[in-house]
Amino acid sequence: MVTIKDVARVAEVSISTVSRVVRKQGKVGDACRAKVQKVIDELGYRPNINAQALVNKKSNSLGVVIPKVSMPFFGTLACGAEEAAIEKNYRVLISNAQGSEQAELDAIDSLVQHHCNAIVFHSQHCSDETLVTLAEKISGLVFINRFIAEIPHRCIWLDNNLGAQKAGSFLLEKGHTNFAVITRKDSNPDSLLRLEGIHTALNNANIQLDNSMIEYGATADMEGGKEAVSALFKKDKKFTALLVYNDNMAIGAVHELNARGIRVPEDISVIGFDDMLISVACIPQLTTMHYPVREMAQFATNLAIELSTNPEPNGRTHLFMPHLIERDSVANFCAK
Amino acid sequence: MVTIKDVARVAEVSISTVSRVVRKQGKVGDACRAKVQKVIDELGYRPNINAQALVNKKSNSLGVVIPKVSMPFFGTLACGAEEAAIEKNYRVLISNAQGSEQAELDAIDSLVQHHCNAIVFHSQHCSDETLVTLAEKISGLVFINRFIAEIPHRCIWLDNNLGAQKAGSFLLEKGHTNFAVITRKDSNPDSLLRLEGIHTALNNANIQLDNSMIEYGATADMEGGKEAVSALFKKDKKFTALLVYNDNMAIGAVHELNARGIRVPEDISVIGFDDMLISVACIPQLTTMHYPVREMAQFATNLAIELSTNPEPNGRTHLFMPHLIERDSVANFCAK
DNA sequence: CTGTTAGCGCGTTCAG
DNA sequence: CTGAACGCGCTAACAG
Repeated sequence: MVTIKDVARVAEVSISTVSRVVRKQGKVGDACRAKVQKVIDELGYRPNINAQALVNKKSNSLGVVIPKVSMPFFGTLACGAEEAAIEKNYRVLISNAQGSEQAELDAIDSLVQHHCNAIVFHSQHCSDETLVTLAEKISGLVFINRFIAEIPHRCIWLDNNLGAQKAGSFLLEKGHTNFAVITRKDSNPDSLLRLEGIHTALNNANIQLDNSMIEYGATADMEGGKEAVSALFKKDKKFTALLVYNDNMAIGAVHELNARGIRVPEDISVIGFDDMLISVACIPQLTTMHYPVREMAQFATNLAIELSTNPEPNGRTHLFMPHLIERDSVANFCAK
Repeated sequence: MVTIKDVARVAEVSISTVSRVVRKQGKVGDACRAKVQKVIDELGYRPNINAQALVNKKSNSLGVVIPKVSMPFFGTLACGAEEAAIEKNYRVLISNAQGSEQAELDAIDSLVQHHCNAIVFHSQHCSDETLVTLAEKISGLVFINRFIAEIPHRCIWLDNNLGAQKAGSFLLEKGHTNFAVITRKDSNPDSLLRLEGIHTALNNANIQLDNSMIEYGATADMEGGKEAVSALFKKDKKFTALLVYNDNMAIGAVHELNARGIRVPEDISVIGFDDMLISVACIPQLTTMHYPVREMAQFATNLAIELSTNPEPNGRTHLFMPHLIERDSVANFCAK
């Protein structure tokens, strides 16, 4: 590995001069600069980032802590972060942390040890208090898909309530009046908010959503969706429109409906949430609420970097809006 | 940030002693060790990784260069790498590099600059020669989903040919005799190998695959699949079994078939390749060849780390086998 | 405009 | 068994 010393020696200048031309700052004579640049190119010199980080006390690297990159939602999140990071000449360090608060904390810890000045964190297991404490210690730490009232300017989140309202309204517009809802059993903030949104939309239309019309899947995946549909039918519930917590569950629901000889959307309309890639694989393709993760991750990245260098706590929060993607799983209600 | 100096001062020992207890090597008196450890815990001291990297000339970080983390295949790859890396106490640096050789080279370059000693590289645009040159310069560089004859021990790849053969044989066993094939237009090594495998399987059964039964999609995604099916029908081709380059295209094909009122698998059986998550979202769920990316990425990671510390060029290559996942898109052939 | 010096945090001799 | 001193590659004062 060729170092700054090597180029200084070959170019017959001091290392500070080399440093100046590398960082393109400070005054260097044109002839001298050209000479040094030439040697740099010839030798293929690249500054050692670790050494730079050491002296600068910052590493120009962004940490991303997510449950699992292999899940498309988080993969997209990571991708958005990477895109924004590259723009700012930052590198991306990915840390999967799943299952426990400790795992998440360890991931953050290791990132801090790397002197990541900016971190985008998607927490699933930390309490608000823990996160607030963390935020105090790490100025470039930002939370995505989460809202914490104490530190709103550190949060990039989605209006889940509004999204669910929009979904409900859409179904209403399509003439539906008999609704069922599928959500996840382990009520996380998102699912609660989405449920609220649905209630709001239906209440506005003077429609009651009986609790018996809400069914829960043990897991927020296809299995959970299937399971919940089965439960609904076991209770012999009738409905023409089904609002589902997310696309995975929605697709599971469509599968189960299909297996029971029920056509989507002719017999029952289904609407999902997230707009993951998978939702176009289903037949019919899923009508769903688009979750702009990529854009949110980009925003979060820029914010984290900004905050890491200039921790001015403006009180503003960063709220994104989901919007409807109309595909083929919702039809107009028509009485038989 | 608390440094080694701080703990040395507080513990009233020298920094070398602290260093010894941190790295758990060298002789330190029990009492002294306990005292130092106590201070470390109290102060929450963590060694500065950048400083360590600087002096050790290695950073214990693994670079992963892939086209795009948001694509499930690569997300899974990254995830496998992360899992293996964490085991070895390595951090993972992700670099998306898509579209051109230059982008890929830049990504590698930046990783080298970070003194990543181990790199897992999924190249799409570099020639074998370029990669061989790179491999010479970087001892911990390993190629995934690629075979290069000159450096077989650096390659972790899949037997695409065999996979396609298995797919063909399976369809044959199911009684099919009329085949069509959909592949990607930009013939990459994978697609060529898979095509070969199909030919082999069919030839073994004394079945000719006319070139007119092979159709190409411009892109290796759902669109490409739809497009290819349309082309096949435009040529008025008859077949009962369809072998598709990958799952995305296969799902596109199923969609197009459906749109034309053709049932899968009753009228036409479809088989994919890769076994991505998406393949279970489709109705019917896709029968496909499983591509063990995650395991391969884990293996690649271990290999890269091993090679980076001990570059002994054993001539062995690292070949993985795909296997059949039987789901619902293939049925027995039955004459009407 | 350019070179010299000091030091970032840590690991590694080498004396003691 | 422990500590002092040096240097990793680089940047940031400070001189000249």
